[in-house]
Amino acid sequence: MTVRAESKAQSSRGRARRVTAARPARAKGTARSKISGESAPYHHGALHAALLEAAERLLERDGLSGLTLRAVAREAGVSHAAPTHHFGDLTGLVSELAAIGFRQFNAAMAAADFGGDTATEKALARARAYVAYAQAHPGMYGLMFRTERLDMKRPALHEAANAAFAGLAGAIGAQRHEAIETRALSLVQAAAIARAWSLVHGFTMLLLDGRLGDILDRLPKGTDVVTLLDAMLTTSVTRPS
Amino acid sequence: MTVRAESKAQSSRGRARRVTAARPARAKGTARSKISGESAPYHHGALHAALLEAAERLLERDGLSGLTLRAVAREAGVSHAAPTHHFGDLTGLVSELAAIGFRQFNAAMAAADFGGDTATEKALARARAYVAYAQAHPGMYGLMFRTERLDMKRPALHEAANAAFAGLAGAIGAQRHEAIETRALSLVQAAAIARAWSLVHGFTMLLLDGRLGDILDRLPKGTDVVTLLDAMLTTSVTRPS
DNA sequence: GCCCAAATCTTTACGATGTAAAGATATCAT
DNA sequence: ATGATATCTTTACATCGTAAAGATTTGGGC
Repeated sequence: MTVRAESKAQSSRGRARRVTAARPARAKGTARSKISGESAPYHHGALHAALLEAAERLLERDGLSGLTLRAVAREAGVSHAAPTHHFGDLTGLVSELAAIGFRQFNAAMAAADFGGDTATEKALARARAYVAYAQAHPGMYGLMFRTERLDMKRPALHEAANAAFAGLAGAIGAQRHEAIETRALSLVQAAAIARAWSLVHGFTMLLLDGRLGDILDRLPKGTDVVTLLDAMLTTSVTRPS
Repeated sequence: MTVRAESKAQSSRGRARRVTAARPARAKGTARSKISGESAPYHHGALHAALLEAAERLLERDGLSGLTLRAVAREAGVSHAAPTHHFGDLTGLVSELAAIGFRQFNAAMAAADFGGDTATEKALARARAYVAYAQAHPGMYGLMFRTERLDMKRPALHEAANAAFAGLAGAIGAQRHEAIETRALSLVQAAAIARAWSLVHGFTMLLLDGRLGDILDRLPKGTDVVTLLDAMLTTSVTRPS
């Protein structure tokens, strides 16, 4: 295992100009896979998955601007062009990563479905889980709704995002005590879905963008985000006049 | 006026290597200011404003990824490093542009305040104006809430964004028949602000990201976005059970 | 076991970008 | 008028995405 440096040295023949720059010998093994003892089948074996893990790590550590093809390759310890072969281009990698995000999100929401007794409590539990996922994976959540960087035609992403939408629609239907067929919607149903989604997505985006800080700072000291979320969702909505 | 090419030729002395590339003579005057007859004080005179106009044009035409320092310089017909002097770096230009967006937005919202008779109608009118601004200036709206690309410490941006928030809080206060002092908020007040903002911001973001298309397509053919918005805001909110 | 085709990974190369630094030019206070 | 300053251009460099070609490993057919 790790016959890496050798094959490296061997392959370096031919045009040996421009060596003045003296590269740092290609810092290797910076982030070897956790299972470093698994006989490392070479060709790295599972680069596809390793690149996606590296990408998620980078996204959450350095933000969206730190998520570059070359940085991902560095983090995974491969050449800068390796990701291209697995994802085509940056949009491909980013879309695949967003699909993973939607699957994580769907799993979190499914787990939250055992969250309350009454319909209202269930809805609250789902909303809390929604915001909690975004707070735990802000980079991922931001990516999932940054359409200009995604290729929604990718099957993995398309399916995962659709599953998320179906989960939302189903939850709204359950709360309204009616099955929602996703083919056709009444205006009232559509309004209910749009309201729930807009509320929790808008809250989340404002929170992640730091825009809710202005509000939280003006509340009785130390008021939690969840408290504000609960109050937003439970307080009587329309004109108290 | 337009002594440009001359001074250009004069200045080109000294190191005349690398001429093999044969640049296209620096396509000038591609986008001369509308007031081309105003004696063109040269030094371009009002580059700061011209760059911002070029930036807005580029943003709405080519999207956020097309908004680069060099593209803005090209669009304004100046050298690629000219914007640096006026805005420091890309974040500076983008932040200044977002400030303009907030001012446009604030103006649109102020105009909408004469929109209805009852408090509910006024709220609806404001929400419609909110979404309408975002639809008319999707690039700008996206920029205004893309915090990772903004420098919120810039006074122009900070003030314009704060004014927008103050407008929102004031509108909520008016609707609740109470003055909201922006210093301290009760949980109920904060919840009301967060609810209104989250609803309309979330709706707008989902709309701009194309996520609402799935819903609109399943509604009776040709249902308008405004119809969905109105239904979302007016239909009784909590559990119809 | 061996050999060739395909898949995987690396090198090299190119254009575009952000940004810094230095040079050139216009404006302005004095 | 002149010198300081603001404005704009040139030049340079590191980084990025991506394409193309080379090198290496894998896997199937014999």
